[in-house]
Amino acid sequence: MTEKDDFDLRNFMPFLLNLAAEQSSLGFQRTYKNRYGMLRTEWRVLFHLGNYGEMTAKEIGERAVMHKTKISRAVAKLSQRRYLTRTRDERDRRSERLALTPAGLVVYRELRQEAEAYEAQLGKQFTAGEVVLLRMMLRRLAGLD
Amino acid sequence: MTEKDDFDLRNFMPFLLNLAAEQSSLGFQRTYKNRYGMLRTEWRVLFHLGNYGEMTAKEIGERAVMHKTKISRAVAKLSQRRYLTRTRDERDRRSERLALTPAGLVVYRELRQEAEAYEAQLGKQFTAGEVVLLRMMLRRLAGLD
DNA sequence: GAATAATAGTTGATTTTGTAACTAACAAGA
DNA sequence: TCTTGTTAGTTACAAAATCAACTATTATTC
Repeated sequence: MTEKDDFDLRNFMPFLLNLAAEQSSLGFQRTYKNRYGMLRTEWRVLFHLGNYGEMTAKEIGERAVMHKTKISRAVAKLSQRRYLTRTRDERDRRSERLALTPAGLVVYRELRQEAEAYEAQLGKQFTAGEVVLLRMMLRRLAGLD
Repeated sequence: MTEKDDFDLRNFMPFLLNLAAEQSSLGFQRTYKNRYGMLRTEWRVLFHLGNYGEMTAKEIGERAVMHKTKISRAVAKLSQRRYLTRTRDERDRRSERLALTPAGLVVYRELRQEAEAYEAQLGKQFTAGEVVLLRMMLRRLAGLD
């Protein structure tokens, strides 16, 4: 140790959070990446449309806390793969209503099932109360509530 | 809702973790990025050397859970800025022992102080017991213990 | 002690992200 | 209506992360 030390990097919250986030993403990533060649941004978009129904890119951005350029590119890819359709909103022709195709819906259902299983598996390491508390703290740290 | 739904993306652990990690990194990033023009990879390397003393790139990689190419580039930058020195290890000439220069140490101390303050600020949102539990859970999720 | 494998670290090519500038459409006020 | 401002989304360029191939050195095995 160079310094007398009560401070350990491995307890530094941003570091720990990043590491935990990375690790926990890794397991699930195998599913959408290896199985469907998708990026994280893409499955998030897919997921939003599957989970909450038709919406615009902007709405997705707000809900998923993603920058609009990420969304724009993810939408382009998903549309290319015929997982979603884009239809100009006639009431505001700047924006488009995005909706999953039947093919997109199939993939969504599959991924969602995987996600639920993965979530359950992660949760098994802790008590139900701990998980609730963890979620609450993460939501606060994420600035969600 | 397209599906009947007990599952909400905003409660999905990998999503929440990523968001919380991003947000919590952002605040601290201002310090090392704006003040010293450093990248996250760079400050992590600097931090390890300041916190745990002289070591090799490989050891940093293991402790910080960072890929060797990231470290290689971070070390190059830090060395360029004269924040650290590299001396070939004569017992194994493949590796180098990395150590902070006095200038590097100054920056480390400054950043470390900022880090502690930032950590304290984050912690204020929760009780001491909650923070302890959160750390424990994150360490587990990160695969650290 | 060659030959082969493994390791520390670097480099280059590719992919992905981030930033800023842009287009097209709408909104509001004079 | 004309100007000015705002918003949805895209695109181009720069920064960064990822992946694979490479050099130099050490370890292993026959």
